[in-house]
Amino acid sequence: MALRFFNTLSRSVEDFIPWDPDGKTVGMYCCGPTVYDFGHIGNFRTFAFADLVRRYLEFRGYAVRHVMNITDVEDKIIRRVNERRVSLRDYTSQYEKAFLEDLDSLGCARPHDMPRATEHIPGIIEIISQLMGRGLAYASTDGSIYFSISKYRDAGCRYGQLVTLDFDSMRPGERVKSDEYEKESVADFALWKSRVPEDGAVFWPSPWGEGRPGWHIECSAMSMKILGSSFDLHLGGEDLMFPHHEDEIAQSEGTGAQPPGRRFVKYWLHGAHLLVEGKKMSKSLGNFFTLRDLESRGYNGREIRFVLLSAHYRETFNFSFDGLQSARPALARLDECLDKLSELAGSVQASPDPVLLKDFTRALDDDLNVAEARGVVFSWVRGMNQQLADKSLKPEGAASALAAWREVDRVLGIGRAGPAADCAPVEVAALLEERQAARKARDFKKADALRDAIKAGGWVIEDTPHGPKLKKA
RNA sequence: GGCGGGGUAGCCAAGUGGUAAGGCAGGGCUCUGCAAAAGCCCUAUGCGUCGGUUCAAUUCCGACCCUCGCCUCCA
Repeated sequence: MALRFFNTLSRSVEDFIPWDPDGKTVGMYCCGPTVYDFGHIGNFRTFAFADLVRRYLEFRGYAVRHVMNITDVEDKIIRRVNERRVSLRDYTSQYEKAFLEDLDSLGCARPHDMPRATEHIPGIIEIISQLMGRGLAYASTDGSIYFSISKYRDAGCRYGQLVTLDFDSMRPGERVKSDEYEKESVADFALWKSRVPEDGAVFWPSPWGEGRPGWHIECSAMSMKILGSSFDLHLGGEDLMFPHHEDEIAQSEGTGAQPPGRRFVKYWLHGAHLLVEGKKMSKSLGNFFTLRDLESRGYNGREIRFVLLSAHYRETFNFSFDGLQSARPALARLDECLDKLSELAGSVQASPDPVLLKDFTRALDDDLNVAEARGVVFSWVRGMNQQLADKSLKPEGAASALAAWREVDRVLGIGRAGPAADCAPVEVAALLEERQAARKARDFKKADALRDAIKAGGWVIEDTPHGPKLKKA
């Protein structure tokens, strides 16, 4: 079966066939963070989703170029820079750094390119010039440049590829910003915003005067610069479908840079939002969490990743503390099984068990059904445990299972990162030996007291047929 | 008002025109000096409500209820 993705352009699941004639290389762009603050758990659902797409494509043998932009100039950033009287770069770099740490903590592979908007101003200006040259953009009286949707449509292009739009029935309402009053039509959007006093030191020269880029243009400039004018995959949160991605298409295809018969992007994938305890995350509801908030509550990145990858990406996912709690025992069960398999396999090598890989691939080929894939993994764990329990598994079988697991975990990234469990300190190990001696002497009172002492020190004794093991409590 | 998702066990979440994956929680058991840990087993006659189509619907159709989101800040 072929790999299939739901493409927002067609609103249907399609076979994935990259542009590359050899079908090997894939260009993938995901809208990244605006670094005005720490990323929240909803942002990271999208980035974990992008990470899953990238890893799965690699698992399927594609050479992926994964690009994620860093938006480091934008209204909120400018406001805060001026409030705090720091430079733009000083302000954004701290959150950019935090973002990268958070990605690492979640076990997300770093994108191959993470371009910053402020470092692509020339490319942005170039695109705007092209659009001006083709008559698709116009200057307003204050020097801002807008994209004209009506001109774009007059040129035979389609605006409204990702969403069904009916401008007449839309409610422009309160959200129209004051700096967009100069537009010819409400649907038009800013490519270049002319400098205003509130911008402080944040502005760049351009053929149309000093100013800064509009919201959408950076993604067009950076994606086309790195991946070419036409590439395979573009990802983002569902809220970006309109207007952000729609405008990105208009700008990018408006340049006419794409080869004949090719669109700007072949497959658009959108990740659904998450709710927290059934509600939209908001500061006023007190259910707004950054990754760091959760970590300070004692949950680790691995557990959070596990939770973020528990539902299909196109379904709204209800993030709850109940769910987060359940990650730890579930992962412990997985670790336990893998430890036992490792122990049995010893140094034996074997080729990966094809059954696990086949079931796993079938699940993810189907528009990344990660919930199904996890079901496959845990069913496999049960099967392995049964064979371990009735001693029917041979070292070769264990080695084969582990080899398959390693393949699977290249995609899921939920396996324990470090080697086996932490090593207990010598004092604790000494107490354990003492306890063993007491047990041998059938002095159970002393043995139990030692067990309690060890437990107080943060370690749990697990008596097995091969002797006691120490685990961190 | 327009558009689009959802409603599956205590919680989270897959899935299917032929009778419900998986995880957590809960119960039982095995192991054990006793425990713990671990493992195994069990746990929805039911998939929002009401109609319809069908030999058969949770799955298709219609209506309704509830809920979430988008409609130019938003992952």
